[in-house]
Amino acid sequence: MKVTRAQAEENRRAVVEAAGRLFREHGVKGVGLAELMGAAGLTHGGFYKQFKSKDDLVLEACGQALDDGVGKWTRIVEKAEVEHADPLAALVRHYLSPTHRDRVGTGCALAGLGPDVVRPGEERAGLRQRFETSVQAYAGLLEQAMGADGSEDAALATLSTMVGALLLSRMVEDEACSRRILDAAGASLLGHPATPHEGQ
Amino acid sequence: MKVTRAQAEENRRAVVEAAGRLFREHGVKGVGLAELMGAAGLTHGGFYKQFKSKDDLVLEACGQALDDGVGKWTRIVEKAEVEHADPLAALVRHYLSPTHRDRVGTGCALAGLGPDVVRPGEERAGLRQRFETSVQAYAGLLEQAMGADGSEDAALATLSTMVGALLLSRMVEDEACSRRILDAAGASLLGHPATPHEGQ
DNA sequence: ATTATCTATAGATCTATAGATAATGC
DNA sequence: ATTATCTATAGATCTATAGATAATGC
Repeated sequence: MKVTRAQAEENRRAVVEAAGRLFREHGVKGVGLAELMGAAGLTHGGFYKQFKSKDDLVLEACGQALDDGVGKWTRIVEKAEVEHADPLAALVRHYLSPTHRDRVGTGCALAGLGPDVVRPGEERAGLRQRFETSVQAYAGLLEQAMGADGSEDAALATLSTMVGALLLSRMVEDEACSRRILDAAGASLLGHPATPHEGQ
Repeated sequence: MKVTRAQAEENRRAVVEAAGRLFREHGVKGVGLAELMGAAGLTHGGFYKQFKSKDDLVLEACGQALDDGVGKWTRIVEKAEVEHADPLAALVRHYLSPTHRDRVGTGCALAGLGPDVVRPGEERAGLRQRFETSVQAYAGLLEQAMGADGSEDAALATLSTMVGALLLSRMVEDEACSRRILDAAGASLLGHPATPHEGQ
């Protein structure tokens, strides 16, 4: 029943990844350890060889999901800069797309995990600090993407609009209404192009 | 052990109110029926005389909390109009205040319940429809508050910024950072006054 | 007589632990 | 010999139901 050390590491990684996805989809309290381990192809008994507690896994899964998001944004900005396209527009169009809205499990961790995981009053050691670091990283990338128009405050306001629009678009029943929220937020951030692209 | 019909109605109301508060504070899965009934001064056994299921109570508590929020906004706009003040500024200052940020239990239901309660894929009958109605009510009030500058799209974008900023401000550890998010969003919505008030 | 609420409990589920097992890695 | 994973289970908790009780409302 033992497995090579490399395989054990890969198993652990798979659990963290499954947790990041399932926690976003069903909420932390909405997934049990057995389902979590099962999603990584294991049984629940091995859990505590890898993690101190469920909360420990929550912290790790959030960290990974947040880093993935910042990494994605970094690549989008870099690609736009190389192509002499507008990086802000690239970020906003990606973030406010119906695809991103529908893929909660792999989508933005600020929207998909933040509200569920850092509740005022309930202290999960280090979590709020972890989110703060990533909020600043996201805002930093936005500021960079804004170029000459950028400032930390403008970036924080833009990030707020993006996160809020994504969450609201997920709350409503009607697809047209949902789309309208995404488009309205996008238009307000980019000047007005609901169309393909354009320089800033 | 029976109680007057008026008292029974009041008890039911108290349960819905406690649910609205506790669900926002700890998440729907974070509160059990016993705790819920206890917060209304009852024992858990009586629950199913009043509600079909926990999900039934979730729907009712969300509806009540959403209506409370729309009611609050309505009063704020009316008061500002009577006083010839800027209603948009009044809404934004109330919503993006540290007080509102800290009072999750009685604060905006879009931010406090939405992300937890309407998860894509998980269908709780009628809930998403209920949120959609309230999103439109909130946006309608914003549009009205914007006066000549108003449009449905502008209102939806503004609502996105407000909800996103509130949620982000609750995610970070540092008070100064949290305050900065609220202020940056407020400034971007109101022109620039981080100071007392001013016409639009 | 009706019924809102109470106590008690069934049945499911969840986190965490214990001990067995078998393949790795020294 | 070590250890990653497995099966099994303890103990807590949660939703929902059953039956008793006592005050209301006809």
